[in-house]
Amino acid sequence: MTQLDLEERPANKLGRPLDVTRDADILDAALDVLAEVGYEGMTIDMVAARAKAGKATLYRRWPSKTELVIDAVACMKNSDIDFDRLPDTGTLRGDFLSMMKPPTIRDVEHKMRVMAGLISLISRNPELAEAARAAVVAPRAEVNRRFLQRAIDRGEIRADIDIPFVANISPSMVTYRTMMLGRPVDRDFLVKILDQVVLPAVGLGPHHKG
Amino acid sequence: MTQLDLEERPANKLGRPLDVTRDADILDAALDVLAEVGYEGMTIDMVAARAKAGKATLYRRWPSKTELVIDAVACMKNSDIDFDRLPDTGTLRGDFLSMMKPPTIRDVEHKMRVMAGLISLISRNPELAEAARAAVVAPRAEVNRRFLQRAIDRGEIRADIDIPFVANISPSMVTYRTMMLGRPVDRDFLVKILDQVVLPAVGLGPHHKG
DNA sequence: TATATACGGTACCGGACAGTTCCGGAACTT
DNA sequence: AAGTTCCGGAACTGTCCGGTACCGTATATA
Repeated sequence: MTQLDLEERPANKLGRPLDVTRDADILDAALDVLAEVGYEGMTIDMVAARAKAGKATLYRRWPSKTELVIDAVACMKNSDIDFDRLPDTGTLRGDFLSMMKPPTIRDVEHKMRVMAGLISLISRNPELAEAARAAVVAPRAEVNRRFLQRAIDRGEIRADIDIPFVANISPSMVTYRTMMLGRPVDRDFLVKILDQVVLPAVGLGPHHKG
Repeated sequence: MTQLDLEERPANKLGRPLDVTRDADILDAALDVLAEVGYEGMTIDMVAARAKAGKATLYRRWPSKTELVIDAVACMKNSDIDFDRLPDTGTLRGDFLSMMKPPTIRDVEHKMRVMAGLISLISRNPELAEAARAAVVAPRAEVNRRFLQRAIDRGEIRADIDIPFVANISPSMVTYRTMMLGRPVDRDFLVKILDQVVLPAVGLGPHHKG
């Protein structure tokens, strides 16, 4: 049950056609509610009201609350990062720093809030867990992996670095700070992770900052 | 509403007294259910059934589901660590390794499962959030802080290390691996965090393993 | 115009569950 | 023995909410 299904819907000639523009409104409303009250606190009526839609309009598109949420989470995947045009500053530190602009940080914070609303489900609904991982976790780790691979290719760091492992350091600390400590993630914190944890882990001490 | 209240309860002379031994059974049952199905999935009937108790027995002790859960979470605080008898191996690495015995790892896994069942509430119920933090997060970070302070005192690592920051590295990565990636935490992973992340972050490279 | 389906909105249904009440029996005080 | 409060268990109540049905209206085809 993805957006593909909406396009695959047979174009019945008769009657008023589905207003495709409502889909995005509903999905956005679902994400908002999800971020505010979590999956269990979210009701279909809340989503419908926020999207100024009728419940029937929602159920005409998604068969259940769960499917709606899976779709909503999946659709926030590519809001921010363009993998084909990642900045290339020439140093690992510069690459990482380029991903710490305010809009990116805001995007991270929003996704973290949605994620917090889903966590209790993740261990109990594998399909939703996968959608959430693909949308929130995977893209950031993927960016980190590419930066690390480039650093290896140019000889900046050792080639035997465990890329997936190191790529998860920063997401781990950001997630923990947000969900467990309930403290905000600002640029200073991200830079601190970079300089005091990630770079030392790949053998670039404080003096290699370049 | 803590266990103190149970002791403070006026010892009415009349009638059958409260069977204090039921409290622990009920709290343990609550933690089990919490770890299995999460807060929203947990019902009072489940807890009562697991503890072989009647619902009335639960409501005679706690005024609501939320209070019961807060108490249950708070009561798992001191299950494992004795802060007055922390091992002292003489090296930072040895100290950390001493906390990676199988029983300790199992304790961590159990607490993580409970925590996962609570996460969606943490941003919405500050009292519960604090109980959860005090029971799950704080003890481990506190151990790490003491080990780091000792390492500073004996001159093993630099004195300007940000102890609270570094103490959160390992909890962060363990939490992330459990909740986001849904993968198990074994000793190898913990050692990897220690050798490839924490020790480099305090200036002890792979060759200082001692 | 006639037909068909979507729209926002509302009313309703049925199940799940927090919390209450009562039962017959047990444990304690006086 | 009488009175009181506990016990496990079960029945009950009130509410919430996912999901369905239907309304009058809007927008499409033929």
